[in-house]
Amino acid sequence: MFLKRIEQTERHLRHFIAQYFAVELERLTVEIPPRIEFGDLAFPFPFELAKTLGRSPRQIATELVEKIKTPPQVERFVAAGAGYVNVFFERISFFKDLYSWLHNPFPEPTGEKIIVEHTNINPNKAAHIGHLRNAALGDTFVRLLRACGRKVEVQNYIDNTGVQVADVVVGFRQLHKMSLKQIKSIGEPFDHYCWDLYAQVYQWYSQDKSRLHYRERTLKEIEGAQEPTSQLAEYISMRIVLAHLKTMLRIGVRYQVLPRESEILRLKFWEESFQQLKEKKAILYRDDGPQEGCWVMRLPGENGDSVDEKIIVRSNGTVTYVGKDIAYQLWKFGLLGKTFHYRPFCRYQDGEIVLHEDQVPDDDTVWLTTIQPSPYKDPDFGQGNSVYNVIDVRQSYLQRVVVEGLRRLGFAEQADHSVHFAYEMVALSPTCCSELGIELSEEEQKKPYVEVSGRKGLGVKADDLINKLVEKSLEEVNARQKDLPLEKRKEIAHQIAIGALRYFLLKYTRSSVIAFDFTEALSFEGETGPYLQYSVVRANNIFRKLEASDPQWDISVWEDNCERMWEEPNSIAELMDDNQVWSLLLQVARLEESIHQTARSMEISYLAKHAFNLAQQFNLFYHKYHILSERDPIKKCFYLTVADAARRGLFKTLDLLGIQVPERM
RNA sequence: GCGCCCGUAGCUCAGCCUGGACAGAGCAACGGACUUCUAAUCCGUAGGUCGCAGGUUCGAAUCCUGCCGGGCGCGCCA
Repeated sequence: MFLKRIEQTERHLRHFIAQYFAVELERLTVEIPPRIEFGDLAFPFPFELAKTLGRSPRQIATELVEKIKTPPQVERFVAAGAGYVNVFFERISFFKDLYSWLHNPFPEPTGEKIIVEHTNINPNKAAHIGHLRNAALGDTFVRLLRACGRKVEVQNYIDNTGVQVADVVVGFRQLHKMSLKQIKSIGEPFDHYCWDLYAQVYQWYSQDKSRLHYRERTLKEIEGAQEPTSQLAEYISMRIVLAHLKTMLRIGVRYQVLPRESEILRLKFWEESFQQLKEKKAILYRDDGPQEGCWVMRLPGENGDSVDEKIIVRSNGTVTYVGKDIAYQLWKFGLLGKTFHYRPFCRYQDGEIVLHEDQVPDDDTVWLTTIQPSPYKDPDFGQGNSVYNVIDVRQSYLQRVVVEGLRRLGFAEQADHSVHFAYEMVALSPTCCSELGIELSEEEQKKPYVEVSGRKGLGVKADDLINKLVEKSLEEVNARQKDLPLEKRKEIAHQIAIGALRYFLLKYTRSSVIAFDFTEALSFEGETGPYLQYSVVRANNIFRKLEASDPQWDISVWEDNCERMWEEPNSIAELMDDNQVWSLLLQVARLEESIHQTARSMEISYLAKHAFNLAQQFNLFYHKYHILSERDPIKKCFYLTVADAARRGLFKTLDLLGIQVPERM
């Protein structure tokens, strides 16, 4: 409703400019004036016209404002500043439209399928804060696309045959001398156990490089599906995958399908795409030179002149990671001519994850790729129209190679629809390192932050951070909500913890490195998730207490009054003149634009900022107007409706960010 | 060496894509507001050569060039 108004107004102005000044403008820049008194929209086009018309911007603006007719949605145009044309909307019809817009759900998903791949954690150790950022960004992006009416498929790629898994297998066998049976008896959290083990193995390798032959052999056995190594690797990796899914569910992140490296290998996806790459001459065989015996892809350098040669197949015949990624990307678009079979792996049930037993698969099922058909009908995963890969910015070069591969195969359209959703890493601040008891080398101490390293066991585990947050918020809840039963308080504490975490992970722009700091992540005041949640809780409290404060008033009385209010707009005309109320309503209305802008730019922080601004506006309103003690029924009804609009807008925004609203705070 | 990103208040960051009205938040500091729809809140004070230097423009934090400082990436590792 807001976007439509902007569009209508812009078209109206453009039309007039064309007729009156005889200048055709492609489109007009629209801005938000710095102060509410200046108007609701600002158009700076008179500055542009000044040169063509040879007159001052102010003159142009003044004359236009005098001559132009106001369309129904506009109350008035004014000439402002040094030459802006500003718009004041017709407030009452705006409010009414906004209010009914807020009651409509987002459109049902239709159209072409979008694939979003995120999380992609190596299944050999516990998830850390960097993985949380990936999942939170990916998941929020998915929610956003769905709100825009797009059909989305969420994939979480599992590299279960890589060296990282092999290393943990080596650890269990060579370091801990454990059998599969013994490993199975290890209690939870298993992924945390492997976190330490992985770091130990790495340490163990570095003490004696010859030990690396264990890795080589194990890796080959896993890739070749050789028992018993393969079985051991399968057990370890899938148990860790399940742990990851549990961790991610804690922050409200869900997946639909887990494509695995092992199936890509065994179903010979790479061989298929290798054929295609050779046929289309996308890759070249090197007869001599330093890359003798390799298949390489020639890539134009950034500026066209220098040429990169990326090795796709090594001289020993093995394929690189990028090669396999090209095959996987082809599959996502349905271009491979091959596909997986699937079986139900687990399902989301009552806020938990349970392994799939005999339930009938449904929307809550997470599917796993298999070689053989399962008793269940294969879902039609893949075949997307566009693909978003949520991967940190350090993989930009490799992502570029993958896309270039598609292009060389003649799939220009799909290459254009392959989007790298890049974001910066989460690193550890120096303070954080000392809090974790990590000793830094002299070189590291000089740096502004330290990179997380799974190999060194250097990092903050996702579960540990979540636990800390839950613990802290439970303390806060206990202090405020003594009368609630413990179960309820725990539920609220969990919601607050996740609200704090998700907002913390989403409020930074993608290009900003998060130097992780416990103090900041654990903060519940100021620009944080709990601040947003608290704003909605306050609004909800008004409605919860409505009846108690005045026996003459309850929800239905308000609703009746509300209908009458819309029928007699004059009754609230004066109240609508209040700029404080108006700017709150405008901010609510901007949600539509924020969603668009956020989806277009893939900049989730933009939506986070919107939510914060809205909450701030609401808190201002909350302090200024005491609704329940309001004696005038018209005013009371009006302010209730404003508060209702604000909480609905905020609720929608928080839902998109994956932040729940607790019952009490 | 080449490529990408960053440099804005004591700290953490928005704003830059799409140039425009006195450069904004949060935290920290200081002062104030709880018999009130819960103070996880609100109000106020203080704090800025927007890394530096040029250029383009009526107008530059924003666009262009150069420089300085920091990060990341460029493996027959994944």
